[in-house]
Amino acid sequence: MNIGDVADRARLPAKTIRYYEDIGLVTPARRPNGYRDYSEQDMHKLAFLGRARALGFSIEDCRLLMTLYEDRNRESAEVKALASDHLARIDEKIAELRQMRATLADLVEACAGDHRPDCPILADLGKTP
Amino acid sequence: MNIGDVADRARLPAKTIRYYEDIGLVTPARRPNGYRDYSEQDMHKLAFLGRARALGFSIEDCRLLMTLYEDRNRESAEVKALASDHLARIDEKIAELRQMRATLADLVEACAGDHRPDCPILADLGKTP
DNA sequence: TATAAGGCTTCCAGTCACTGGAGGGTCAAG
DNA sequence: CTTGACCCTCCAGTGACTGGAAGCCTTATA
Repeated sequence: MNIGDVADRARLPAKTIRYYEDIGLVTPARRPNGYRDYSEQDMHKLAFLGRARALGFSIEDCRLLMTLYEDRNRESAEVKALASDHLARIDEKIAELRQMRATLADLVEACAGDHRPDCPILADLGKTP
Repeated sequence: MNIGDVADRARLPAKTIRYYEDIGLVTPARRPNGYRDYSEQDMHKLAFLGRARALGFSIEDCRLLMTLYEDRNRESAEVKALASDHLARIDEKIAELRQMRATLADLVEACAGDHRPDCPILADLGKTP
């Protein structure tokens, strides 16, 4: 398969797939003309990566997850630990964003949003602590 | 004031404050010895920046917000629009993270996390679509 | 068979908002 | 006069791509 085909099937940009090769995640064979030639297994790896990335795992986490995926002697505890850590980080991120959102929503609410210059948003940002 | 003093008061790393100068956000005076010399107004700007960044505004948004802050003829509508857009982006981000979180939490829940290799997390990531 | 469109290649640079570190000058206290 | 805490500049790296230039290769059509 050419890169365009796997890009369509894995729903990843070709640029990204080349990048994954650069960093050693998926290394396809090459045709005599220099074109990348992806096997079904390569395709499968890319799909795996796409899904792990969509769950927010970092590239390094993905690399580790792929290793575990291919290791028949893995312990599910290791995978679960990785995923739980990631889950905790997502929760932190959500909490942080919700805090931002709450503050910002209050400010937006309080702002008239008309032609006058008075603005509680700027007033808050500029207040001396 | 030296950079260390404003760093403490604005709760921003000195490195970050120098970076803000690089990109033209806050340009302090210089002493004869080359040290930066921050005025109260510089300090105020840095505090403004710190708060805007803490609300998740991008640097370019911050630049615009500072301009508006200093413009006595601004219209609060412009500020409100900027903040509302940002609020919408935060909401999108939260929704995205909650979706991730939900999926991941289900997988973590389903995983025994013991010495055995069977793992629903990896099974899900590796499933053919 | 010529050509044009589209796909493929590499390589370089840019994104965002810092952050780390090397290498060196300055200042206040003891 | 030395020590240690500041301060300076400049360069490079982070994460995960993304855009673009310059140039092959393939395929379809005239």
